[in-house]
Amino acid sequence: MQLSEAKEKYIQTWGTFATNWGINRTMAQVHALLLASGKPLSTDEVMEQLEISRGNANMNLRALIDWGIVKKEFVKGDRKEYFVAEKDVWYLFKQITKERRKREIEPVISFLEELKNIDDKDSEEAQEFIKLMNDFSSVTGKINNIMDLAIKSDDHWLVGKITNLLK
Amino acid sequence: MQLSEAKEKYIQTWGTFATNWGINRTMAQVHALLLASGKPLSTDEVMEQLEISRGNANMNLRALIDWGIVKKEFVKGDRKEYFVAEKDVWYLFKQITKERRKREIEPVISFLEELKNIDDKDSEEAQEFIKLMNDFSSVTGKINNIMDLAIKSDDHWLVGKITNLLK
DNA sequence: ATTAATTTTCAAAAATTATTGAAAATTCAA
DNA sequence: TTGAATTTTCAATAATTTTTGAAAATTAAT
Repeated sequence: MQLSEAKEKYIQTWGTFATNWGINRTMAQVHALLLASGKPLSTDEVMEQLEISRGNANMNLRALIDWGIVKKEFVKGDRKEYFVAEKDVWYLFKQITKERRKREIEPVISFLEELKNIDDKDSEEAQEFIKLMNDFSSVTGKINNIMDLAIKSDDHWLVGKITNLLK
Repeated sequence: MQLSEAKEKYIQTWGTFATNWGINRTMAQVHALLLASGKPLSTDEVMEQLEISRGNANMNLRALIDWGIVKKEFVKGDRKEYFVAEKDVWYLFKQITKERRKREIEPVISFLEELKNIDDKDSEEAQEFIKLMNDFSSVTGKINNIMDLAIKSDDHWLVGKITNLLK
């Protein structure tokens, strides 16, 4: 396989993969393109290489910056903005986990807490429902802890430890 | 808040939450309904309570069974099929993790491996790309291990171990 | 200040994904 | 078997999400 072909496939497949996880296909492709290029790209280069419109390129580049996994970079003598992707894959995983937790998981946890405030807490049916909410809170809280550990751990500390547990 | 209101909100919110993660909204709602009901429901009851069509109810119930988190149950003297959701929330998490790993993560790992077969492996550019793929493989593999541990661990073994690591 | 380059916005259009509903297939009791 | 009850399928339709592209806003050089 040619390198160019491999890069192309990587970008396409990564985009498809992302949609399984509720992430916009183009956003993932822009990110993959920046990673595979290994150098800063301008909006025009992103547009050209992925064959997408200016608006689309702009929106997704902003979104990636908002997620904290892409940064602006200035090229001297050029007025255009250039973009680079964070290359540390473990950092990428941590950053995405952190953002998704903050944006999507934490609101659900607090919402589930609210749902426990039911009028007649004593009926058997209410008790069962409250138990269900508690079970969710408990498991979600534990998952949250694991994610927190992964995020806060420097380098690959946690993964190393866990890998050791397997032996 | 009334119990019925709490249940209603739970079902709606869970559906919205699911769409963030690439899971069909109705599928999540059907599941939440079964959990909140605490008793087996027939297709007709699901249709009625969620105000969805027969086809939709049927497809999503099948999908839930396919994911291993809902089971058929027979009610004596009734020819209809009834459905119950697994109530152990930790088991639910394990089962969903297991399925997603099998369906979505493992294919990506093997795809990344393939991409390393580039013609001129020695060029600097190719080296960089191969390194990127290796980094992905490494991190994805480690995530996979963590998930594997979570799945295989009985009860909350993993969580206990990890909590201990913190001390 | 003027203006050309660049970025951002957002309503309309396109693409994708989910849902319906009725026909076909299946199941099971008599 | 027959046929009524139930489940499944899937083409058509609806809902949702993404993308476009051109106008508006911003930026920076002259």
